[in-house]
Amino acid sequence: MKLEITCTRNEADHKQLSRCKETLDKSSSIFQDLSKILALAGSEVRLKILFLLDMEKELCPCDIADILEMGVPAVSQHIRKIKDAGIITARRQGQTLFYSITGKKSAILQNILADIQLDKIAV
Amino acid sequence: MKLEITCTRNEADHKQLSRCKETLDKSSSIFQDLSKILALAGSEVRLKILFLLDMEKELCPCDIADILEMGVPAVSQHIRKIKDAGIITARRQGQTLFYSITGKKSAILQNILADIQLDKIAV
DNA sequence: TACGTATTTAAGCAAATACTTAAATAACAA
DNA sequence: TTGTTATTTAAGTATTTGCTTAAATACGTA
Repeated sequence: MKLEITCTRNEADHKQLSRCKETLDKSSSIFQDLSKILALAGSEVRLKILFLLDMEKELCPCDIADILEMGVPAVSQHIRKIKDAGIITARRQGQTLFYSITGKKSAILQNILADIQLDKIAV
Repeated sequence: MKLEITCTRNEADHKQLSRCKETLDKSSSIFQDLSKILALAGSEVRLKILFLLDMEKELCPCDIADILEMGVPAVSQHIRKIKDAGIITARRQGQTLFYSITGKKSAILQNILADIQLDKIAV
C-alpha cells in the first residue's frame, strides 16, 4: 500500500490525505462491487428490466422486448449482464425462459427499486 | 403513446404487457433521472469522489487527484459531470476550489453513501 | 426426421467513455 | 509586468458500450 502525498498545494492537510487513502484502500472491494451494481442499474434499459421483474415477478425476454419496444437480442444481452451479476435467475417452461430477481436482493438494489415506487406514488 | 403488442409467444398475457407499457410510460422521467444518477455513481472513480466529499465535507481537485492517484485533469472531468448533475458545488478560496455535496442529497444518493458506511462497519 | 419458435451468441459498427497531453483561464505574488 | 500555482478546457486516442443482423442452440411438434 503506497501512500505518497504529492499534492503541491501549500495548505494541503497531508494527514487528511493519508487517512483518506487508507480508508479507500481498506474498502477497495466495496467500491468495486457497489459501482458494478450501480453501473448495471445505471442503464435506463436495465433499470426498467429490473423494475419490471420486481413488479411482475417473472417475465421472458420476448415479453421484455415487447414492453420496451426493442429487439430481442438487445434485451437478451442486457439480461445476460444482469444474470452474470447474480441478480436474476431463469426458470424454463418449454421453449420459454422466465427470468426473476433472485431471492435475496442486495440492500442497494432494494433501495433503488423502492425509490422508483416512492416516486411513482409521488407523481 | 403507442401500445401495440407484438410478442409472438402463444401464452403471452397481452393485458399484462399493455399494463407494463403504460406504467413505464407514465413514469418515464423517473427512469431517465434515476438511471442518470446511478450511471454517475456507477463509475468507481466517481463513487469514491462522492464518498470522499461526503466524509471530508470538502476537498479540492488536487487533493482528490492525490488520494485517488490519478491525473488532475481526469479528476476535473469527473467533477464536472457530478457538478453538472447538481450534486456538488464549489467554494473558491484563493486559487483553490473546494467542492462539497449540495445541502439536500437525493434519497438514492443518501442510500448509496449509507450503504458504503454500513459495509465498512461490517468489514 | 424436418420444421417452427424462443433464446442466445457472434460479428460488425457507431457512439459514448475515460484517460492523456497540451493549451487556456484564474488568482495571487514578486 | 512576469512568473507560479490551481484548475479547467480542448484535442487526440484507446477502450467500452449498445445496438443490429445473421448464425447457432434448445425445445417442442408434426
